Amino acid sequence: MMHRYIESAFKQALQDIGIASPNLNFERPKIAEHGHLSTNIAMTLAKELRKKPIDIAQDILSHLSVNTSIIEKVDIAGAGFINIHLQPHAFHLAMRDMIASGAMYGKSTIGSGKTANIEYVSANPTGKLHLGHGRNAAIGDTAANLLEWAGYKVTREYYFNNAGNQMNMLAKSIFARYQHILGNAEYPFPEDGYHGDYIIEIAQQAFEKYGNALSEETTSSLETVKKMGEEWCFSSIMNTLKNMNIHQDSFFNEDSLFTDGTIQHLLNELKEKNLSYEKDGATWMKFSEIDESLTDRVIVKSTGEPTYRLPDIAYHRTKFERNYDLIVDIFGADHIATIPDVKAGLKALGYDISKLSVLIYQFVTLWDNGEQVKMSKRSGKSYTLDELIEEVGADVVRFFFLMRGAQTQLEFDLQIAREQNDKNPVYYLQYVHARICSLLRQIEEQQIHIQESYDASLLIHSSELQLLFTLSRFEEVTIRAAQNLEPQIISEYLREVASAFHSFYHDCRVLGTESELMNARVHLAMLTKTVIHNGLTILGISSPTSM
RNA sequence: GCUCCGGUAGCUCAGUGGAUAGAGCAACAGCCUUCUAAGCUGUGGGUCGAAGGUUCGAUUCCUUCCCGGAGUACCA
Repeated sequence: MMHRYIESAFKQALQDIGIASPNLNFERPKIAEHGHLSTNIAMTLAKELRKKPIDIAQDILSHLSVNTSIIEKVDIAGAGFINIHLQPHAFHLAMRDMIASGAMYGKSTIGSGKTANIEYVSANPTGKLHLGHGRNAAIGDTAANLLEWAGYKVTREYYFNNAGNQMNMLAKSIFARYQHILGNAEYPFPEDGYHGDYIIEIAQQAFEKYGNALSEETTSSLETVKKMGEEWCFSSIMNTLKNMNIHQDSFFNEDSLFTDGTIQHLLNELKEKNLSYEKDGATWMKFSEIDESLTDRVIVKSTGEPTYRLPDIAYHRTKFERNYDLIVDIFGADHIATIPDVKAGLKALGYDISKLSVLIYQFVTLWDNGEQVKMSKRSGKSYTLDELIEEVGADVVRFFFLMRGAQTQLEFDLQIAREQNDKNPVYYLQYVHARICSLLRQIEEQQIHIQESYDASLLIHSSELQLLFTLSRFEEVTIRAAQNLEPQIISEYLREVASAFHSFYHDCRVLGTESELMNARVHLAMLTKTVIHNGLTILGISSPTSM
């Protein structure tokens, strides 16, 4: 937001010294003495111009005509940095622009007119969601929010498979528990079956609904319990997602790819294009020919069943056929191996795979009282996402999943998450919102009249200027977060906003000061409220009006 | 073995090829007759896993190695 006041001046100066299309970037110096903005343009031009960076910087400055009401001074430092010190007036202008954006402040247009499909969660209906799904859901939903804020029209998609081996195992597991309920204690539980208590619950429901009518092990009775299992699991999953403030708008059933002939069509096409071959009774895909770092893989087993790669390619193909400008997958680290194969397949079919962006997140480990909480799917002892939300609340769960980069392993510390105090970082952000709401309530109670117009030039305290400066970065932060699909950029930024606000609120009284100054400070507080609220909304976290 | 992701303060983690590497927590010292102290201010704390290389400049890019994790099926 600050750039716009100075960018054109620099471009003009560069043009004057013969640089037509410079790669001009402004950074935020870490040290206050280095100004508010800085550029390394002189250093990047050094090679091209074959001159010393400091001389180039000097050249630029001598051609730079600065608006002294906005720029206090420009100086050269270090190896050739050009540091720009802004006048308070620049912040006041920025404040006007930010407030003019209203509730929309932070939205951008980089994705305007474009569509995006983002697939996340995509858990099969074989059980409850666990912590890994939680991280997937939080990242996916927030990435979708980021794209919407950047102007994209976003489809939130959930891909699931209600056929195949895993579902058969679910059916067998329920059926075994059902047999046990019927008193047939010797009925063997499948070796790789699902051990969770929910299986017993579903079996109990089957017993209540059908009595002993399913006692004979037939395809039909297995189908019946499978259907019950699917419905039970989906209902549980949807409920958990709802608790996390997540709604998806497209549910894609893998099985439909088989029933509507998409898979067969793809197989025929791969054969025609000479991308597949038969060996040992199976159908193989020539991945090694598309990309020599890959190896050929079976796509249809000798039993006639496809492997997961085939529907994965077919499914992603539908996303390309649905003409999205951007396609995003959120995958756990355990799925990492399939991505190169899917990409290679799509590339060979002629699609532009640069549209496909795959976000990989690493695993979550749960800690409590300094000890790791072991999660085992086999024993069914895994800590479910529901239990976590129940224990610490959806806001804390979402924030904890988002406050770290996706590519790092996440340590979820239950002890900290449980604490309703300053140790819990999410409250630090929410407290800003609650404090401002409280301030506004008091203004109303005391019947203080706040004017719509305000004199921003009264805001000259260093805490006020620091807060304005931080707020002015919001739009560029949402853009960077959307471009990189990194929610954690938002959570880091909001912590900076919170810190700047709390300092301001500590240093500068609002109520009881001279009325023009109070008026300006109230507008600054309201602007902060907008930024915090918008940021928390992107993260899918509530903005409490009191705490 | 091979592929991918990590390794930064006591702990958990930020860090866009830039300047003196940051934050939170923990530790220590202060700040409430006034807008929520779930807050503010200050102090201490570093071989950025190791070694080479590229660069005017490397925590960041490249190579090799070490440690932790994940994946390497006619499982998904």
